[in-house]
Amino acid sequence: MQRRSKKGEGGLVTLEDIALKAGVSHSTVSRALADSPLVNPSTKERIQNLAREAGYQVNQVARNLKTRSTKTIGLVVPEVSNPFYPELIQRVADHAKLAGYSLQLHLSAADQESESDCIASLSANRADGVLLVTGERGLVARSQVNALAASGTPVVIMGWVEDSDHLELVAGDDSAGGRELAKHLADLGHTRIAVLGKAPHRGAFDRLVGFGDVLRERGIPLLPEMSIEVKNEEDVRLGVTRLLALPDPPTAIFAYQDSLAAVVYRQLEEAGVSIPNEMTVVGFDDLDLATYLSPRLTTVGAHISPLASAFVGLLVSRIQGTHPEPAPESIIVTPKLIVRASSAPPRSRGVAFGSLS
Amino acid sequence: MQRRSKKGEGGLVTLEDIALKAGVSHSTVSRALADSPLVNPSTKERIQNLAREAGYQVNQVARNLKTRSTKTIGLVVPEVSNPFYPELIQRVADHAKLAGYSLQLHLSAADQESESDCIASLSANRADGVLLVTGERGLVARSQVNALAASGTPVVIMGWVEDSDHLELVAGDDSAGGRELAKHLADLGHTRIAVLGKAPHRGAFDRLVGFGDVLRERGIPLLPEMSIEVKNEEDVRLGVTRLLALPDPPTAIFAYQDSLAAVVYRQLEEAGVSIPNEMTVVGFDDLDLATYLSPRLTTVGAHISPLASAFVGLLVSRIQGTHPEPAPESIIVTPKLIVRASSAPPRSRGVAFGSLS
DNA sequence: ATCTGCGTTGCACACGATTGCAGAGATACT
DNA sequence: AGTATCTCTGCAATCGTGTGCAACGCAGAT
Repeated sequence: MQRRSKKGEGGLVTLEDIALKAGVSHSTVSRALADSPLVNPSTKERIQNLAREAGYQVNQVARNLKTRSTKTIGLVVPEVSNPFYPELIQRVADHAKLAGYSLQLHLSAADQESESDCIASLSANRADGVLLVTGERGLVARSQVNALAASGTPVVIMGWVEDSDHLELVAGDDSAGGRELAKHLADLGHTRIAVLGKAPHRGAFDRLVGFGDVLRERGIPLLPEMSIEVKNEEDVRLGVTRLLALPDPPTAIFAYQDSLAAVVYRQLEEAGVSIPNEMTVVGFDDLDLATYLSPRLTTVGAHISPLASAFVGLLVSRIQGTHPEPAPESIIVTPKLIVRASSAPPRSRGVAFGSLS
Repeated sequence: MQRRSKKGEGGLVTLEDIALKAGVSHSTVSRALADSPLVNPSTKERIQNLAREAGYQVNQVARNLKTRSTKTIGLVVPEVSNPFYPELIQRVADHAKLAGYSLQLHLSAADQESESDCIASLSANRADGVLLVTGERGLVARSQVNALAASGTPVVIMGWVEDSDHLELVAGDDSAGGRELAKHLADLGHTRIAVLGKAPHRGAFDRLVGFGDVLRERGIPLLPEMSIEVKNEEDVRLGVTRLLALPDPPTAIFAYQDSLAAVVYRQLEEAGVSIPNEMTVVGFDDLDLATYLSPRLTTVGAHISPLASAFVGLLVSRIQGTHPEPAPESIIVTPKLIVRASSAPPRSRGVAFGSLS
């Protein structure tokens, strides 16, 4: 059993191994496994059988070197603790697989250098293309992205960027989403509305702009003491407490992200304020999380699947595209308002309707 | 500017390109960039500078082929919609990076073939090792795993498997976790306890065994009508409704997973049953989700970071290990009980304490 | 002046797959 | 029988790096 001893040698089976067994050259084996019409049908089948029973697995590393393509796309994501990203990863993975590409995931985390590191690694590994989702600070590694694109590897960005010139971009229309929410709250009759979120970077800025525009149109003020900027959960705690302590507290809170709304929920509950009877809360993103919360969260968001589809689709078209430098394309997806159970008309001040005081 | 024109050719900069600029052979460039003591310090520096300003990025594909190692480990995970997995991915990525490995993520999803496909792909890409997290059906692609391990690629499994023989394994002690929860509920005074979960595959089986053992010790019955098997969210809805409709309804519900507990919460809320006053709910896993729920969920779980550390550590030691076939090692982590706000003593039946009826 | 040794560099092969090109048979046609 | 054509197979180069081995120049020792 010489074959046995060869197998145990540690290295995996190569074309040459099968060629020896079949008594042909490795070229013929290569062609046979590629189902080339150049090889005799009978020998082709014989070789394919031999390969199967020898457990042959093509060495992608060697193939990639020769073909100068890895059929791999890199996906750079800031983190995965915000449930938006896992949902996105799932969808991107599905669409990529469908297009014949496999995924190389990198987490750019919080630290500054990391985003550049991810791109460097993907460049070194010769990914055919790169999908980059920006975090709260926008596109940190802009120069690396430009360098990568200049060397012929397409890059598509998702999320907020400071300046979208010369970039392929997929993003939600944050401003329109903000407008939808403001309309909803105004229609319900709210006039004292608070906003709460991380520093106005990222889409958060546009969300607030759209939100504020509608309020202004309707003559509803957005008071400074009703605008809370937070950095972490503790800040949310303090902010909500401060809002409730105001002489004229708000009747509705708009949290820039669903995940922040969840923290607001917790804090309101501890303070004994019921949602939506005593306080309306709305979020932004429409994560799965929004339906786990009780009451289920009214929010605004785009379906992730079409977003991911556009994301991958744009990249793949750039990878396969023959045109060397097409005009950069931007795809803007308009999110939809999803009314659930966390929003209701404000309680009339000083008068208690309903059975509970 | 001949260099410019070369750069624009599409292909990236190679060792040979820099060799030409420096007037040396590619071997010398290779050694210089590897900081080998074999090259003259002055030329070494000159070459390094040239490489930097030319934007040289080593071609990992070629290097991998030559060195027969990719410094890459594959991570196979069933899905990412259950928040347990993203948390795990994050930690595994961190630990892998620390050990000098980059990650190749594959989602084995629900379908049967996929787990095998993932392994095949990782094998083809010559990952140095594979981490596989099992789903609800345990280790589906056992034969492929064995084949991969036999060919010299270490594989470490995490999660429940039907038969752990000959496998490197990292798992939580589900049975111990179940015991902890049962003790907690018994200590609180509960005697009518329901259990709810997916079909008793996976660790769920062991969780229930440990849970049941303690109940038996304490003389608490586990009635058939109190045992709900669910497949999806709709089943949870029906199950909870059925429990509440019993002539003698339970005072506590044990959901096998935190994510199921979240659905139970929703259903109880809709039925107007308050937690924990009228019903105690406990989960299993200790996800971040558990603290988002209101009231915050009492559960049991292991910290994911040490789990991930053991996972990666075991694999890396196997990759670097010289010993060809060491005895398979199993690492079992004991989870801890985390008491939060969803568990309380049962209300005395028929008598209303407190201010609310 | 020759030898030994050290420091430095280049030659050439290997990794495993793909593929253009040439050549060997077999067949058909004149 | 000779030639053209077609089918099939092997040779060899190539992708970009890493590295053993030989060779080179130069210094010091004999």
